[in-house]
Amino acid sequence: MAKKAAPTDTAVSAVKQRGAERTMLDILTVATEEFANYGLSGARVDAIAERTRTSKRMIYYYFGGKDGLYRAVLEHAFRSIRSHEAQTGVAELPPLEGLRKLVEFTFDYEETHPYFIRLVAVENINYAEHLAKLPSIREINASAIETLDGVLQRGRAAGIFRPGIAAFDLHLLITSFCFFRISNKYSVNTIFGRDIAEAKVRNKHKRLILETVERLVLVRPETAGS
Amino acid sequence: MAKKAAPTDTAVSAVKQRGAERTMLDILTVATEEFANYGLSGARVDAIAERTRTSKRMIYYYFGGKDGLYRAVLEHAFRSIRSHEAQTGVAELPPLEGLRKLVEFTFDYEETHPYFIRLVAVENINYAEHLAKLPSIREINASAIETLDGVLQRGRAAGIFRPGIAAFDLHLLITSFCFFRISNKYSVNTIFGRDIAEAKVRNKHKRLILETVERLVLVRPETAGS
Amino acid sequence: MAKKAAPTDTAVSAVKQRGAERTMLDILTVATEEFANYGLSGARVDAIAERTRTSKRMIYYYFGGKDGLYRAVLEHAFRSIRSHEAQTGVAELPPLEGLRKLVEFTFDYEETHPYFIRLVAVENINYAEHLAKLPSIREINASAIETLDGVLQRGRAAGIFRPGIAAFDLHLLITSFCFFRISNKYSVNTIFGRDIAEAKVRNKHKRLILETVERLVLVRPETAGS
Amino acid sequence: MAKKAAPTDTAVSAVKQRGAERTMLDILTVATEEFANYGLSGARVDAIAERTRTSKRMIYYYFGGKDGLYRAVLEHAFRSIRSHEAQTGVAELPPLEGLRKLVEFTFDYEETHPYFIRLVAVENINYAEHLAKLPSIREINASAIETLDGVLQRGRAAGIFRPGIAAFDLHLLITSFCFFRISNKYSVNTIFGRDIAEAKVRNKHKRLILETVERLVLVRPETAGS
DNA sequence: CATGAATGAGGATTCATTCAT
DNA sequence: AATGAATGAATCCTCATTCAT
Repeated sequence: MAKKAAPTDTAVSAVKQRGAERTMLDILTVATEEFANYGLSGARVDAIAERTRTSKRMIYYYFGGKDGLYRAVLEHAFRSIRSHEAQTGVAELPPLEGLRKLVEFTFDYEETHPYFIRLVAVENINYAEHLAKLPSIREINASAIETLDGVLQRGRAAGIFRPGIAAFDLHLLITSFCFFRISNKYSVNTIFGRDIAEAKVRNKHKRLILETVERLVLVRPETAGS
Repeated sequence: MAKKAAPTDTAVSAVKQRGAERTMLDILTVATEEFANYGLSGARVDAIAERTRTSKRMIYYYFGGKDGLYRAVLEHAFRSIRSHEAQTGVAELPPLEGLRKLVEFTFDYEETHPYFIRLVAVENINYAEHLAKLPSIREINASAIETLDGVLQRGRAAGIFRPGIAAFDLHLLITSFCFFRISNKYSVNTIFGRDIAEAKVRNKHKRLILETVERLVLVRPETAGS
Repeated sequence: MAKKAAPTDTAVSAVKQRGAERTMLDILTVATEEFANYGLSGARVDAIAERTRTSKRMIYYYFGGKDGLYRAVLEHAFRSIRSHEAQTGVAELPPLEGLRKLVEFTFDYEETHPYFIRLVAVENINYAEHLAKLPSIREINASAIETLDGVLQRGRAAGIFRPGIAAFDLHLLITSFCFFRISNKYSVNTIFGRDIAEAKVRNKHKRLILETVERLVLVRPETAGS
Repeated sequence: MAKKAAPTDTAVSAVKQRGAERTMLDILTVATEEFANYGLSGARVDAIAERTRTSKRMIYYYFGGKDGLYRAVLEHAFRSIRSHEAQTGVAELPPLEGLRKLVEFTFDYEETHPYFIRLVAVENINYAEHLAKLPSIREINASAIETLDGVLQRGRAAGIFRPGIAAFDLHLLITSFCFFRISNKYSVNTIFGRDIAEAKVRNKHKRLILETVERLVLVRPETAGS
């Protein structure tokens, strides 16, 4: 019966699904901002709903509640950074260039995605309890260390990188500087009366982290320009 | 200290004042934990009051409200770190030793004062709005950069430190690593399936930041031991 | 059975109707449990729909809404008990045997149909407003009193039953004990620290209600065995 | 200090406490009606608050929430029936008079306290989960069986009551009839087209349960008048 | 006959704060 | 210096029901 209805049905449900996806993405986008701005406890479901083209009810329909929405936001954010990272083509570059590219990507991404920074900071205030409930989170992020590890191995094989520097630790060193510059810019600016956000300072800091990493990793740091 | 407070009334009020100070410190201690644990919006005035030996009303009596209490907590925390920092005697040490001492102090303090870390992270989620309302906050923290700057100047004068490295930027590099290790340990552990808190990892990271700084600052890094 | 339903359209609609009946019964079964478990206000349309092979929309399609479904459940339940009752063959038994059979049927039915008990309890919490809206409800239940009345009349005519005991009142006495044992077992067990549901207790209670009724109804109770 | 303030303080706090008690009792009274009328899930916190001289907030202040209030209502209701029961002076009466008194008390109490009946019915719909969380509930109700047991023992000792009838079972028989008449009056009236609530019916039923109990318990039922 | 998407209205609960003494 | 009682204003969440296809 109604065999010809099949294509129609599929088409229809595809449209609906697309509508649903649009709705979900809409909510997700707004929620990302709200959670980044106010934290988990500080964000207001009402406020999120108001800025959406749908109603508050839909948040519960699609995400089950405030926490569910927050987790979706987190997962989305991490998928996004790793996806961008994967597009840098680091694996195809010569070791030093690859390393520099990776540092620059990290620096630039954190600089241009303050929402991501704030979400991660917020999540750490929450002891990463919600990240821990995302089953796929480790898989999503595995590439970050793997990519850097690949670069380091190739550099060591080429005799230009020093041995004894683990990818994980170097990742931490790079990320901590790039992240902290943004995550703590308000307190740093206030406490020391500076302005980290200035373009001049930003460029200087980018050179600083590049130089720092090179001096740490290269066998002959003098040969490298920054 | 209220020694020899003459008339009874005064004595009484001195006693009262001492009681008041104790009460305030009691509240402050509890509040520090609560704000550090749950953030500004997540902390509950009721919860703070319950863990105190006095009543909720006293929080309003002494601190004017939740925000006032939060600011008192912040100020207290910053006074504390700078006070400890001043006791390291960095200024009296030879440049390299002083630099190493400073790095180690930062690393250790952040490691042993997670509440401080969390308060700063919380405050940055709040755009440091409350820090900005503490008139003395810049004065309190000025010594941090000054001390490091003194060390760097002496090192350069002695010809063992490279020129062109600003105290503020180096402070950022050092602090970012030490701070991030603690502030983001939950997300890092969860995402990468590691445990940053392990003693072995901690020691390795301490050596890493020391080596990183030396390689960046020293004219001849090879000569330095790590 | 729709054997040889001539044109395709009719056959199809027959099939559909059969599907419809199955769907309705499916919904009815699930709904009975939900209303019995949680009451009218406590039952959730979503929960019912989820446990069904169809969607929530069908509940509205077939039963008009939550209340309509609830009424259908009620009617179904009452039809069922009277239908079983009619199959006891009480009318064909000698008076005392018939009376005992009726008591035992009531005891056993309430024991084995806790859903029925709970539905009736739920409906009384609702002031039986929904039962009142079922036009056929009196007709469905008329047989209950009639059957007992027939037994009593025959017993009195035979000179073994005492006069002055109305069928309705005796029905109440029997039902109240059998019903209460089940309907109130949770509170009774909790309050007195007993367990009414135990097989031993159940048998004792069955003998108790039988003996109670005989002693009340029989001219010479001593002659009756229990 | 302020020793003379003591009486004042006490007086003041007594007034406050009295005010608090008044508030609590006010809430409790209104809540009893609402829960009895609509059940646990059907009752509305807003509706309760509106009928109170205080605000909804006070319900949470004193009872912690809807469930807490419901439990307080339950406990209050059971304390009340046992307290009334204890005042019947059954223990001082000759066995048969005591037994009759107990039956009459049960019949009358259930008749005049439909709220109690409905609360118990509601609680059984909830599987007595809330009663189970009242630590004192068994102690509160212990007297009910004890009193009846005392009467039965004295009657057997006097040779006028038959042996083999347990207090708990007889309690069940008595209570079930008295309770069911009220708890199920709506469904019974609707289904059979009667009116149980009529005074004439009520009196007849009171005589019925008295006669039933006497015929069950007495060695020589004929000697007893009803 | 069937269904995924959508929703307005309501419902329970929490919070920082103030009042009366 | 201290406090138990009280509260208005949010805030999160749920429910039965309908729409569009």
